[in-house]
Amino acid sequence: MEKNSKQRQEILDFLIESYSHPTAEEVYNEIKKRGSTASKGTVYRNLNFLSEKGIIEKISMQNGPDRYDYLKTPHNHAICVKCNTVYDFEYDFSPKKLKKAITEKTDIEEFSNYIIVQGICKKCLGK
Amino acid sequence: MEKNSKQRQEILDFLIESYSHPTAEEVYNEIKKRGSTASKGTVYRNLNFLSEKGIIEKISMQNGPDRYDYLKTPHNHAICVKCNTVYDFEYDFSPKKLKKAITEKTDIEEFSNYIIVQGICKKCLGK
DNA sequence: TTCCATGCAAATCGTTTGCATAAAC
DNA sequence: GTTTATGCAAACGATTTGCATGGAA
Repeated sequence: MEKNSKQRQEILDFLIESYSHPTAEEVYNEIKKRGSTASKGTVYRNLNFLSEKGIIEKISMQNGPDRYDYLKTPHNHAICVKCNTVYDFEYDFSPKKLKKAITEKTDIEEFSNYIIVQGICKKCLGK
Repeated sequence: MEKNSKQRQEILDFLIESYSHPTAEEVYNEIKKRGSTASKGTVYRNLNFLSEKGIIEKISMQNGPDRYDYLKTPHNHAICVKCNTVYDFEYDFSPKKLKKAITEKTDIEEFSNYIIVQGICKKCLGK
C-alpha cells in the first residue's frame, strides 16, 4: 500500500497550481524555496510515481529535460522544438474516429487524450 | 557548403529502408554490421544534421533513447509508453482547423504534419 | 512493527564536444 | 587549398539506483 508523504504532497501541490509545465529541476527549486526537505532523487521518484498513476503527464522534449503537467481537464500540447516552450490548446480530434484509425493500423489499444503537436514558435521562426 | 560524406549516406540509406524507427545505437550497430567506419559520434552528429534539415524526424520517447524516422509520405505516430514501440498510422487531423486552433491559443506558427499520440499497446496492457 | 518513502551520493544512460586527422569539393 | 566531416575519448546533463535511515499506517 502506498503512503502519503509530506514531500509527495508538496510536489503535487506545486504542479496543481503551476501552469508552466516545469522540469524536475524547477519543481525541486520551487518546493525547496517553500521550505521542503525533498531531495532531487525524491522529486524524480515522485514525478515518475505520479505519472504512472496518470495523475500528471510526463512530456518528453526533443532537447533538454522532461516537463510535467498536472492533468486537469483534457487538453493538448503544442511544443516549440527550438525553445522547448509548451503551450496548451483545445481541439476536438474526434476521439472515436481517431481510435478507429489507430486500432486498425497499430497494436495501441488505450491512448491518451493529450495529443502532442510539435512546431516552431513565432520568436524562434524569426531567428 | 555541406559535404556529402560516405558515412552520412550510409546512415540515411539505412533509415530510408528501415521501418522500425531505430535508435541511434541501432543505426550505429546496423551500419557497422554492413562495414561502415562511422563512429557513434558521427552517427549522432548526422542524425541531428538530418533532422534539422527536415529529412528525418527525431522522435523523443518517455523512456529510453530517441528514435528516428525517415520522412516519406506524411503519417502520424502512435507510441506505446511502456515498451517504446512506435507505430505509424494515417489520420486526417483537418490541418486547417487544427492550425486555427493552435495559432489562436499559442505562439506556435509552423507545425509538423506528424502528430504524436501516446498510449499503451495490447501486449503491455495485459501485464 | 511493518514496509514504503526519504536523503544522500555514486552510478548509469544517452548524447555532445574538443581536438587532431582525413575526406570532399 | 580550404573547409567540412570524421574518429576517438573525455565530458556532460538528466535521471536512476543502492543503501542506510526515517516516517506512515
